[in-house]
Amino acid sequence: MRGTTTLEKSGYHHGNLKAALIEAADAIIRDKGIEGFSLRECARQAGVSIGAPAHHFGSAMGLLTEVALLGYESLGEALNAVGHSDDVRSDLQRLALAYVSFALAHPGRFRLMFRPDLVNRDDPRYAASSTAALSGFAHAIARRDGAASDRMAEIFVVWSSIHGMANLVLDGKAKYLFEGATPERFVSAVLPGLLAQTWPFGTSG
Amino acid sequence: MRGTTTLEKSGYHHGNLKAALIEAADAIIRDKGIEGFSLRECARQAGVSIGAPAHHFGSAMGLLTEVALLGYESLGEALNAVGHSDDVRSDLQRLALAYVSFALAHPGRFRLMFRPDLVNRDDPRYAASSTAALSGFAHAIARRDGAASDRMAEIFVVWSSIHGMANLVLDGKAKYLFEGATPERFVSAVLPGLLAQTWPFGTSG
DNA sequence: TGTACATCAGTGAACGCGCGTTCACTGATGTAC
DNA sequence: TGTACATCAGTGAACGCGCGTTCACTGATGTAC
Repeated sequence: MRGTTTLEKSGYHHGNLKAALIEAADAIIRDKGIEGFSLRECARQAGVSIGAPAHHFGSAMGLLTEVALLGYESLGEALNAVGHSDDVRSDLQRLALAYVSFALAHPGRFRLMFRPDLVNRDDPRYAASSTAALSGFAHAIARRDGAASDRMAEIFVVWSSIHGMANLVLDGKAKYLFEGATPERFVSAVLPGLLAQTWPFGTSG
Repeated sequence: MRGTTTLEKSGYHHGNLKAALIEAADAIIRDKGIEGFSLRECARQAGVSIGAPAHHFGSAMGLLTEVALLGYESLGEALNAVGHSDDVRSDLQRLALAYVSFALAHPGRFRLMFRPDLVNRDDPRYAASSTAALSGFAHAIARRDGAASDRMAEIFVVWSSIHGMANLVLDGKAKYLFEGATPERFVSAVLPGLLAQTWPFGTSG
């Protein structure tokens, strides 16, 4: 009864351990990176014994898979929140800003989402949630005037440019180009102007 | 005297252990990924005792730093080999192809180059070699007609789109868009046409 | 309302593993004279 | 050309660490009657 949230344990039985462990894993990879993740550390943060997680996830990969699904869902929400207007180019720019903002705000989730070696790819929810997350983005590209005949190629190149920006900033490579740009400053001060100036490219020529 | 190459040890003293350990580490991260790397495994592959690497590199990070430097040097060579013509757009497309080809041919090196947490960033050679590797690429962008007023922004966005393509293919995300495209098929059959069609964007508009 | 019992959820100790690093050592090499 | 000695390079055993997973157990919960 005392204390924080649903994470509180009420005695011998936790009551909500599965959700608490997912939340702990999410926090760990946010704060210490994927390298800092371990089942034991999750158990410690949730305040349970080291054997408890196995009852809910079977293995470490099972828990990481849940975090990756959480990541795709939250990215999908962030992209859906952008909505769309009559100006497709503006819509795409706002989608790009949302995508990069998500990556820099949730670096652990974002990196895990692109580490298929760490999750259970046979889980049918995995392909489903990653596809769903990017569907609004793909639709925005499809709505563009003058779309290339090879729509897949255009989706890929536009997605790549957004994805590359996120990765270069996350991995500290943008600082060579934008002096002293922290992730926060990059998203708030550098990226909007950059997108308005140069992005996305036209394919009609 | 018998056997392979310079890696052969001639008795108690190896003769060329430092180079042999770098080569072993490079092979390990190529075959098993960065997760498969350990000092002990490198020592095993080089045929020396587990304590030997410490004499040459001090720590695991020291050895990984050498591999990252090797990676930047080889990427720089691949990009310099492209050369340049009168057609800047064509030059950029060939640079992009070389960049992605490098990433898919040397996935271990490429990933390590963008994992600054694993290397000694205080080593002055690190910033120098990564900057040098991309200088030819930056020059090609600078030579473009109609370059944007903010040259840094343009370098960043063009680089991002190449870098994003490489990462999406490496991480298995391109298969959603290009059915059955292995890395080899992607580079040989998909990417050249894709670049000619849609890349890079113009900034004059 | 109460009791017996099945099921569930978490415990805690133990297992074996591979790891980075240390260190006294020893074999090989090179140099001074 | 030969000898003494310093330096270098690699050995191998040991250290302590954190990890994933297993398993017999026990405390709590829920259900049937």
